[in-house]
Amino acid sequence: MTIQATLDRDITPAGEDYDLVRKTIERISLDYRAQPSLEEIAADLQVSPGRLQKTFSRWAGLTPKAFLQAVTLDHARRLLGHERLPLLDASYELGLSGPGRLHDLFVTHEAMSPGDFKTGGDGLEIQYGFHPCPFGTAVLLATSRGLCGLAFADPGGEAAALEDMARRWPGARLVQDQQATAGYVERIFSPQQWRADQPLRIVMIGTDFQVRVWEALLKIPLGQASTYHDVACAIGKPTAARAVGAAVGRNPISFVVPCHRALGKSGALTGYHWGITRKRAMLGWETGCAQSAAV
DNA sequence: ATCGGTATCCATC
DNA sequence: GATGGATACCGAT
Repeated sequence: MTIQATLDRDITPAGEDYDLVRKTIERISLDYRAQPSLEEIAADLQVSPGRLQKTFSRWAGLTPKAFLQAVTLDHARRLLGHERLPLLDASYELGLSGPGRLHDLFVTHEAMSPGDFKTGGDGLEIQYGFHPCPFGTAVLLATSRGLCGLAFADPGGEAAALEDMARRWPGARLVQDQQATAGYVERIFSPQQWRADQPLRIVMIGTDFQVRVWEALLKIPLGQASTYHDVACAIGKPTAARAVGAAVGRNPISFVVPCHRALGKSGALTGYHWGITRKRAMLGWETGCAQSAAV
């Protein structure tokens, strides 16, 4: 079956709403400089302002107007405010995303070096699937041990995104299995389902340095951001900001390992493998999560 | 505020 | 050892 056929066939609960939210996020993230009004956006998407407002708020946890605010450069700078404490806090030694933050996506991970992967994972089977999510089409890859890859695709770019991922594990056997990956998407993009007692299992395959960087990213709380420089400090290599940037860019499980929470020191969103617009959208979306969690 | 050039460091190949 | 960044910094607009 072709990828397109899969996408056409794939049904998710509230699929239409998902699409509406995705398009709204995209429109605002792309056009935030022009400060589009609710009415304008609603007209573009051919829905009533009321419906847009309601649907969007339910998913994103904040109104389109608030999201627009949450997406500005100014806001990104503000996210940098409290990053030092959590990164340097010894209670995060376990490498978990941390106790006591019930509203964060809770993750346990195991790491595999490329060497381990080659011997231990020879002929490893990776299941993959495509699913709509607020940031476009998500491509998920999982082994029996847990999630090992998450990528994003624009419409039409699904095959390329999968290919981009597949290159990382040339030896593995890839099998499409929508059912196997469907459960992951639902959990990952529905904050209501984040539970500390049922951690999401992920497998990080990378060099020692990369894994240390990715672990550091996992310690940045939802709704906050850190800088490449500070991540470098957190792993004990204060001068390695640039190398950190390179490692962040290789993160195979985007969003779950929150590489979008790493910014330049100025607060600029310096880069993102899946597009700066997506990075901006994720930070805005998370701001909404953080706000509703605080209530 | 933004832009561009430069210094420098480190992980990779 | 060579290479090249999802950097940081500084100075000019």
